[in-house]
Amino acid sequence: MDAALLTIAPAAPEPIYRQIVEQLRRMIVSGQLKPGERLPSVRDVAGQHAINPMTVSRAYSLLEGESLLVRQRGTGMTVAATRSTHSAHERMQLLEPRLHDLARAIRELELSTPHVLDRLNQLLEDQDERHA
Amino acid sequence: MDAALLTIAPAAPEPIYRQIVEQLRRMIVSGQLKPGERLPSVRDVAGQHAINPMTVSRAYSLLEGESLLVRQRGTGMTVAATRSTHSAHERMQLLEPRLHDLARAIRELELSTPHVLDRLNQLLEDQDERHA
Amino acid sequence: MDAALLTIAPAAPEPIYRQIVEQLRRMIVSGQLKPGERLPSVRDVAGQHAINPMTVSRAYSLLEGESLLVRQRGTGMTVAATRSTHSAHERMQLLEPRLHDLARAIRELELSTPHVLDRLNQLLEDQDERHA
Amino acid sequence: MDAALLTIAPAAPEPIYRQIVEQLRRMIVSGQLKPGERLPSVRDVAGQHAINPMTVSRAYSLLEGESLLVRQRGTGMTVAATRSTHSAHERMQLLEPRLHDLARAIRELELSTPHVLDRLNQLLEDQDERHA
DNA sequence: GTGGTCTAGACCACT
DNA sequence: GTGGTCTAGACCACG
Repeated sequence: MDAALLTIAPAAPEPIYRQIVEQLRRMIVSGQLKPGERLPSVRDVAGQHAINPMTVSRAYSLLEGESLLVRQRGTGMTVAATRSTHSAHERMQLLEPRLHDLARAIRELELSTPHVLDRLNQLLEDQDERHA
Repeated sequence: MDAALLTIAPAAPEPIYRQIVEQLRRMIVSGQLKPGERLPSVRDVAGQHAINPMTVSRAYSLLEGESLLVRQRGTGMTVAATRSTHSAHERMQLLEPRLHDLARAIRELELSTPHVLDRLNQLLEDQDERHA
Repeated sequence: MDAALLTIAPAAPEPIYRQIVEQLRRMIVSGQLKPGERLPSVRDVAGQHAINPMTVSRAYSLLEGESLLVRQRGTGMTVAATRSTHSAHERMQLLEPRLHDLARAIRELELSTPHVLDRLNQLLEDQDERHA
Repeated sequence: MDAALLTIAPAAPEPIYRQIVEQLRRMIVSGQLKPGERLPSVRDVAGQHAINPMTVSRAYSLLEGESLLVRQRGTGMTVAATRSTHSAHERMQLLEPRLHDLARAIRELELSTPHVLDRLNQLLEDQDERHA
């Protein structure tokens, strides 16, 4: 069920190709997409989400440039074997800038620490239930 | 010491005018900037951060459009009196989209909940110390 | 005279965007394009060579991804300050794969070493005269 | 020992079928593969290098189209008798485009002529030793 | 079947 | 003015 692999928000401020890049990057470095695993074809993804194939292709190419995907000539893209799965520490690094910005926003809004932590915890539990 | 009022990162992905808008908005709705308080002039802000005055002006105009700032003839922009300070619940709403995106990213990265909450807590403490 | 900055061969097997990427990369790492120097605009390059602006933009974006160019918001692309100029040794590395392939081709063609070296030397002198 | 006849790099930018075409062409025009000599079967080559038989077949067909190979009914492909061995001058022509591109790249990288010629000379000596 | 390249043109975002 | 994004569609290259 590749149908649920990606979530695209066409109206979001973040460009579509980057939504794809970032979701795939996170799933690759966490090992949810395993080395050697084949990605859905450009045309499939484009068709499922009613977007232009070139937009998908652009995302794949960028990930190829990061050496997270490799092009298997004539047969599509697969997850790269080398250095694709990262340690928890490395994955945490990917989150650092967001956490810094968030901490700053929280203090500018004068919100209490437990209030925000509770809410975030709750959202994470919601996610876990949805995928359980 | 207006010098420290805003933090601008010209190379950040978020456009400069929006960095200004969002920082000011948060400080206004939380009451850190009080109704009637005068903002630094466009020229001052532009000079301090070496950015284009039009960029600052645009940010001020947007906040004026939200009725968070008012243009005082001859004396520059001041924080609006009406409805500028919000309840904790309203302020929390401003954070919701970020928290949703963050929760999603955390799960795609397969990071543990306590790990992330601890780190966020730590960043908030760092902020508090810096401003103490 | 930016007119002569790039040489595009639309009929070459190598895609246009990559011709641009590789020429610029070599000129940046060699210091012929200096840190901070502004590149001709996407529209200029596209107009001069009668190609689509998106093709040029794609090349610029790839170099931005390599951190060889930086986007100056609203004002165009400039050569990155950090690590743009490389040592002779590093530049030589960029040539190694080509030299290996070439050596292999020369031996498969059973050409004599001096014959080829002389010819290459001559072509380099021709280049030097053209730019003198 | 046909095993060493071809060197295939599946991940190289040059397509596999063209790697085969060019290596064989060079060995034919130089006389390393002699008129009448039988080539390994499509199936053999494909098996040895773990590539698609159609890819090998395509390469053989292209060389047949250049009249460098002939299809011998029932016995596979053999090197063509006519006009297969070329003069040194003709073989040099096959190298000209690469040498031009190389000269250009060398100058864009601002490398010194002797530096590059020495390195190329060294690579050629390495090749000679390997085949001695 | 796969992905890649390029175009023409629209529209947006930023300064 | 600058670059960015996306589309629709054509055509190519590869296996």
